[in-house]
Amino acid sequence: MGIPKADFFNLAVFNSPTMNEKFPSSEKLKGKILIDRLFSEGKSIKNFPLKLVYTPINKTSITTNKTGVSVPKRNFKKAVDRNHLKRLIREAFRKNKYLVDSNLQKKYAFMFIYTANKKFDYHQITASLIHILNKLIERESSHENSNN
RNA sequence: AAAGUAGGCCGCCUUAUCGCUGGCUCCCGGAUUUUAUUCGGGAACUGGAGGAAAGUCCGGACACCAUAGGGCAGCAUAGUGGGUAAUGCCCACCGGUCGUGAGAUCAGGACAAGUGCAACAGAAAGGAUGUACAGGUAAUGCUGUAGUGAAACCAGGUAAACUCUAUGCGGUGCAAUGCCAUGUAUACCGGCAUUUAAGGGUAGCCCGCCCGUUGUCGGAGGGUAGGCAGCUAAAAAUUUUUGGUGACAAAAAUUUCAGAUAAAUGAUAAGGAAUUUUUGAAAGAACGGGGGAGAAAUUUCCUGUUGUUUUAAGAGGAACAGAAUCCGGAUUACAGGCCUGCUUUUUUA
Repeated sequence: MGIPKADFFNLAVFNSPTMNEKFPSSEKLKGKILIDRLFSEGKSIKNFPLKLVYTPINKTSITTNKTGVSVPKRNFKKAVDRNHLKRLIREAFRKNKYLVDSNLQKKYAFMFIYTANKKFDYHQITASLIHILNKLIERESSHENSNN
């Protein structure tokens, strides 16, 4: 029975201000202008089955990262499958977004795209997502330092 | 008991942790000098996908459009009666067809008018024209029989053939529509006056209808990207009673049950249950083989096969599928399970 242990661990997480696992609507990527800009000038990182498109937000009014998720309709015809995969990706990002929050100063717009055409489970998606985030941090932190 | 037939119901659960979203209460911070309002954040409590939410096939509610008028055309429906907000839906009855039966199924109005169609066979399929035999007449397909065919000179069949009859149908859809903020500057809208003509508009066509030029007064429009309302308390749900063969209706009591918008209702871990399957053990049953006892009936021991029950362990372990203005239906998809009525066959009494 690992329940009491997990209980203790999660309580600690909950009290720590750096390990925020919430994903409120202010951190969701919305609005046509920003999304169009993201796709026209964003850079991308691929790691099967995910692809991340990102771009820095150079606007002082936005104080959080903006994150969206997409599963193309041509790969998954049924709405149930698309919804489920989007939930899995969102969940994986929610659990691991501390990597971005604690390592990057600038605010970014992210879009995760599911590029495979068959389903993977939560653990595989998480692994892929963490890999992508580490790559992103590696790339962007050097950028930020040289610019400053 | 088996096979079948009709209908109804359910369509995973529990715990822990982390999240999303609506409501409500409270707390903290900012703005408006204060009350109060508003913005941001947090906490507690409490709602949060389906029987088909699906495809978008019918019928409505609701909203806007003035060509919402008429005629023609077009489309849909088609026994009789009833139910309903309404229907192409549902119910009852009648009739045809299929089935031993329970039941299933039906584009089930009209050949009256006009037009068309009818394979093969047959001399001939609607214009007429025959053959053989018999009868009859002044004479003749004038009469009968034979022969082909579903139908043969009298006519008939066919409308999932045009057609006719009856009934119904304006169009576009919540991206409707209204408001707010932003913001451009006469390209828009409305009223009044003036002008009376070229031209333009259209839901297939025609009739008809609408617009138009200039001035003036009034209003903020269009486009772009947002927000709020519309937006979920209703042809509502549950239970009971009454009426009705039934669809359904009425009454009473109780309840409030999703409202997201790059789109919430989830993720992880552990466990449980339905059901399937494999292996082992035990019990008793049927059938077979061998040995012993006995004159025999029979009995006992060992063993093989089959299926049943109990138990232990393992594997596997949920289908179809995600609200988007809202209802009523039908359609299609669906693992597994439960219940009820009836029919046929067999067995027992």
